[in-house]
Amino acid sequence: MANAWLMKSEPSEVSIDDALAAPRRTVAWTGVRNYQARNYMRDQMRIGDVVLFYHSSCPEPGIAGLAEVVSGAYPDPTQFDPKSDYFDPKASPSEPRWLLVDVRITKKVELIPLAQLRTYKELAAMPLLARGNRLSITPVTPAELRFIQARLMR
DNA sequence: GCCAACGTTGGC
DNA sequence: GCCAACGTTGGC
Repeated sequence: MANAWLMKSEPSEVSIDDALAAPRRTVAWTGVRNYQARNYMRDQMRIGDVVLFYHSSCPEPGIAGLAEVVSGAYPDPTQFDPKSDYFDPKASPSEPRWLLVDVRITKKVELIPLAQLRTYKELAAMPLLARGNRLSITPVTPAELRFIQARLMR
């Protein structure tokens, strides 16, 4: 049974249209610099898991599409690049600190705004909606995924 | 631009 | 190991 995840991306960095335009509609999910989010990718994500692609830190935050995990976790190359915003001087190729997975877009949808997500009691337990949540990767329960796919996506 | 909430850092 | 200070996230 595949798990499901909500993954935040700032559209000014990688929007769903950027991901759709990428080769094989696949992007490497660079830039995660939070241990809990890293551990989800390392320990719990599997190829085939469903991803809700979420736009954050933008004029219209919300779910922009569906995607799937298409690789296992592997070192995020940006941690080794001194010119990258995501450079981590404490990481080295022999001792990488940060991981990523490859994500392939399966479907772009009409944006489901954050404000709309907040209106459904079925989704009230989503970590995304919790006060003060900042985690960029959060689990989605099967019931939440079904609700979103059946009621909100077209 | 503001600011609440949170994670990380580093002095002790 | 504690915890205050600091930096970041992200909605508004």
